[in-house]
Amino acid sequence: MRRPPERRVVLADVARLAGTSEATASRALKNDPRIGETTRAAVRAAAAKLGYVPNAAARSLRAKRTHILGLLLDDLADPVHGKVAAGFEAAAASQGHAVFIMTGLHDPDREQRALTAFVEHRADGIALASCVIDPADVHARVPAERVVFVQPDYPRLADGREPPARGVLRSNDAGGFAMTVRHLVEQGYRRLAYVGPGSGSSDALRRAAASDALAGTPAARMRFLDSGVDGWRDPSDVAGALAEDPPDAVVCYDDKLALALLDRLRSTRLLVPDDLAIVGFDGIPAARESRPRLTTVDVPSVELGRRAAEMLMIAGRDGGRLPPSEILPVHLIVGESTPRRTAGERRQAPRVAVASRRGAGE
Amino acid sequence: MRRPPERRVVLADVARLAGTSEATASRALKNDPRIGETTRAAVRAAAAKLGYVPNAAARSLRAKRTHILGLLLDDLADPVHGKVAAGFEAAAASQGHAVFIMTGLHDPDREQRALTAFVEHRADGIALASCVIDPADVHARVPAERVVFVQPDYPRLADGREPPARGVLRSNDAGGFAMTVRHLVEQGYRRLAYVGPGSGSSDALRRAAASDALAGTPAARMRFLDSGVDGWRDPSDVAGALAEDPPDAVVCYDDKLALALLDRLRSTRLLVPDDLAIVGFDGIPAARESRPRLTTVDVPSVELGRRAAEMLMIAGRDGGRLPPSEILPVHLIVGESTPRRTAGERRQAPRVAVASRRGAGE
DNA sequence: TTGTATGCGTTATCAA
DNA sequence: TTGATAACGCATACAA
Repeated sequence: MRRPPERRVVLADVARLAGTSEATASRALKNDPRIGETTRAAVRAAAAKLGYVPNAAARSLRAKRTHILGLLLDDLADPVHGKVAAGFEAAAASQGHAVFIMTGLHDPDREQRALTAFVEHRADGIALASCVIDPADVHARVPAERVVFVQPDYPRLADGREPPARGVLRSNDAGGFAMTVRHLVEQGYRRLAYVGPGSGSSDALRRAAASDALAGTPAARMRFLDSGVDGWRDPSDVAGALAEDPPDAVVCYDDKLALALLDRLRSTRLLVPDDLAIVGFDGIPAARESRPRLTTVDVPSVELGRRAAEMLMIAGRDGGRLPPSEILPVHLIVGESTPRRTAGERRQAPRVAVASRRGAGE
Repeated sequence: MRRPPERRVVLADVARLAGTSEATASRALKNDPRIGETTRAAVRAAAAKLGYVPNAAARSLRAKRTHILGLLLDDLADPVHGKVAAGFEAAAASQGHAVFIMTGLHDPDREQRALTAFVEHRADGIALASCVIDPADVHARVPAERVVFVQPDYPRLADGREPPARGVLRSNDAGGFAMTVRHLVEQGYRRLAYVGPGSGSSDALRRAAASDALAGTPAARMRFLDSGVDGWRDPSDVAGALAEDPPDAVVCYDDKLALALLDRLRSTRLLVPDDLAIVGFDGIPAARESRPRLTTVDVPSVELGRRAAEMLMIAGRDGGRLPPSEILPVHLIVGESTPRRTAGERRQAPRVAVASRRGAGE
């Protein structure tokens, strides 16, 4: 087994072995067209023989470009964020860029530290996905041309400003929620409920979108339930509230919550979808395997990541500028959890014996 | 909104404003004990006022330490790998290390390129999780003291060598599979089947472990079915094969496959768990929400990632050495998919009408 | 087509 | 306790 070289071999070593100057060796290795064919071959041979690996730090220091992209996201263990990361990494790697990934975990201080790390390493571009940090705080530390926000709920709805023309990448979450609500209405559901964490700008956006979509249907009503931020871990309370006064259909903040709720509802007298239709959001794989299959909205997470990296790399080229902000389309996936429903179809008597609100089915 | 400084602020600027030399400024900023209190305060004030952010490339170049850790894994979109990444990142960040993440996607060339990137950036340590690259190839390019393999199937079983005393981090997958098989036997199952991709060293290890665990139970039998590498996307063929000649229980390569199979089996006359028990592996969240809840093995993925980063950071301290290799324990999680079974309990007549082998339930 | 010389921003060595 | 100076490894302006 060949060992890695003890003392790191540097360009000077390559140049010496090839019998050229450092400058020539440097040029030869990056295929500068004005280097002779024989010289180039000699340099390449020397580099290969010595196992030369250029030092990125030195290169960056001199060239003022690092070919490093930073990605700050909320949680790598979350499948949706993981897909964003996967798309980002794939796009970056395909163009020879390295990727720093840090997680914010919903903690503004952590996000600030991540930003510091990116700036220290002089990342050519930075993407922030689902971050809680204020965009203004980011722009105070990083030139706007080097940052992309991957954030459907950008900016906070509260301040009413339009998002900037560049540097924002969104999926059409509002449109997606409107689609699910319209779908429910078309399928015959009228008494709807929205269940979400109850806080966070993303929840606010989804809640508003769902609500707005009902504006044209006077007969329809929507009420709102809070699951809490960690509600998807144990939505017993929500399941209980639903069981006490069941709507016709539930619109969930995301698939994670919808699937947990679906599971929890098995402990109540409510049968999905017969008594209660349910829709999720995100299109995670588990939604395709649940029973009943979940009606949901497919969000192009990989694509969001990929596009973010591409935007940053375009802006990173010299003279390059950040492309215009984009909104990527989402797609309704109709599953089995929202069947067509005609008035009065609802079961009058539960098929399943009443179960305790907690614990059954454990 | 404060703008980021136009010309990057460098140490010399800070020193000038603070009225000291660069050397003093440098020392003051890193809390060198021999710098006077007043000087230090002046330097810190100047740095803060100018918004100084040290240049990591310059620092690394000089200090010969980057505080960068590289993580090469198979696929960020996969929840198991995502958890490894999350643990790795959290541990690294907690000690001020930045993390490069690259994905190999089962492609040896890609893995080589990732390795190159890590070496170019002079990562202080490199973790390889579930990679297909030959460890010898890695050690030829990177000193062994800087690499950790996170790989339960290290080394390839075929060559029979013991894994090295340092630099390998494993979960006890073999033990986990033995646990599931023993559990099945204890629950009364005798005719078992293993379903796995049919290739890859990880599959070989799990298959062998499952098989070995049956050695002490002469009455029990195990047969082996191949789902193909992408079998979890559509395990129709496996489901069909199982329906034709059903075993009592199926041991799946992982949860992803088990859940997909569980879903597919709904289109057959086989009822889980009445006709067929099923166990998975990994302990992904969806396994806790499936119907029936999946019996599986919880693998400490986050912990694996965390520990890998810690090992590398320990080895990275000067004079530091890589801690001994470790095997992290796994835990059996008994769900509803493997109920106790007494001989002859099996249903004689299918409750559900025969469905076509494909397509039903779409 | 190639070589020489300089500087990127920081830290470490030595001297004061 | 502080300052001057020399690297670190590479890329480029300029000269040849």
